[in-house]
Amino acid sequence: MTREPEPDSDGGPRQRILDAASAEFAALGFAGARVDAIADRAGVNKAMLYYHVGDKQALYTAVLLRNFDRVSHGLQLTLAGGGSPRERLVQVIASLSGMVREVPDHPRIVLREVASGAVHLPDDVLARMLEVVGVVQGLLAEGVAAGELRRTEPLLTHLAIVGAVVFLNAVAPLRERAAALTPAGALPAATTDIGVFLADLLLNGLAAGSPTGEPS
Amino acid sequence: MTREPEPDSDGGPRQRILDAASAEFAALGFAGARVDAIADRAGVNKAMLYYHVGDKQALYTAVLLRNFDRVSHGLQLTLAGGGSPRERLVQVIASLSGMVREVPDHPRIVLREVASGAVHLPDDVLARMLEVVGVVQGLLAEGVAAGELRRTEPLLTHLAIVGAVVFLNAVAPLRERAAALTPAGALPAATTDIGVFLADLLLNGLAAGSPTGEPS
DNA sequence: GTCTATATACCGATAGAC
DNA sequence: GTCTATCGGTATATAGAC
Repeated sequence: MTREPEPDSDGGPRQRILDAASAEFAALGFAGARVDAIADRAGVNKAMLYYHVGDKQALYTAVLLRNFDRVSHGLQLTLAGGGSPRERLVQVIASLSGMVREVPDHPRIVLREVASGAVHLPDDVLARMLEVVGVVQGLLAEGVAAGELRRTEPLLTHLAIVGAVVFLNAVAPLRERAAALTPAGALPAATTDIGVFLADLLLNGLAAGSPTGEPS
Repeated sequence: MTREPEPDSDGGPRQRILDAASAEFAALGFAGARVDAIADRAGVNKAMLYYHVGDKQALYTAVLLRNFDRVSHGLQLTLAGGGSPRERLVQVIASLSGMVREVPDHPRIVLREVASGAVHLPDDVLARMLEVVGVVQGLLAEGVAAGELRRTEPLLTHLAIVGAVVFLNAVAPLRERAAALTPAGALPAATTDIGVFLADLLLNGLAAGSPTGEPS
């Protein structure tokens, strides 16, 4: 497309463009995003945007790849940590939620991508995402072999984890609007950390009498 | 907006328009949907579409409301059924997944709505959705009182359930594309019913030694 | 109620000067 | 590398005849 010398690391114009595009795509989706608005947000001319990144699709792909890499990198670090498979799974869920929260555009873009059937997701980017699926499934299998985890359908399990993490983090801003529409107190505070909550829910389930029991 | 005499029940032009709009909005989102394409799909003239339903926003709201009511209606029936709170919760999760599957546009539109911060969701529609939240939270509280369910943060629990159901059903078509990109066998079949799988996962968790044990 | 034709505006992308 | 001006295409919405 254009040139790829920059490793997407400095604070140059390309980075500012990608930052602006990420926010715009997350808020409005691919069709709703306006190239003019992205250029304005980034403080560059529209022609410069095309020069540095390429057309709208190239812009979108670059954003998706950069956001995913940020989340993925943090996840790899967590997976490399020690502990039993079960402890590592808890860590993965909790820190995945944290990573997604640090890149708040990512869950929103992923949600739209799923909704559209990933029509704007190039094959090579999808393939890269599937590598992570494999790694998590390895962890799951390890836990089953160690007798720490129940044997479940691995792909559905992985998708349920990702879906819950992405959805819960993306829906967070909406909870405030919902609170304003609800009689006071009907929707409780929900101050719990999403990652910690989800790790507990997915590991121990809702049924009473779980193996670990509740913390408090 | 226009007239509201029809109860959205017959197979008249308004119904055909809403069907076409639902598919279009699910596939392309609000910004990506084309009014011309919706009119073509419905087999009516564009001017007729504006005459019968109203502008794009009215069209979107009508679709969202109709799809939600279909899912909600099935959910109410399930909730009215007998059984212990825990059994009813299992039923709710499983049949919610079934309902969502019967109205496949709905989870996709919901995902986009969450991603956008619900900018196209009118307050009254949101309020109607929150009623369901209250009902499910009542069931959760009942289960806790009966000692069948662990005490968890109710809103986050409800959102995790909805998120997992919606995400897993919406991502189903994408699994086929993923399978094509993966070395054969790496991504197993996943023939399990999504609703049954999720009910089991959310109730019993991933940790081994759960109270009920695995079926097989 | 139905349809054609069109107003009006906007958006993605590029040409071309500097 | 940077910017202005603009082309060509397309979108929503409506006017107005029948």
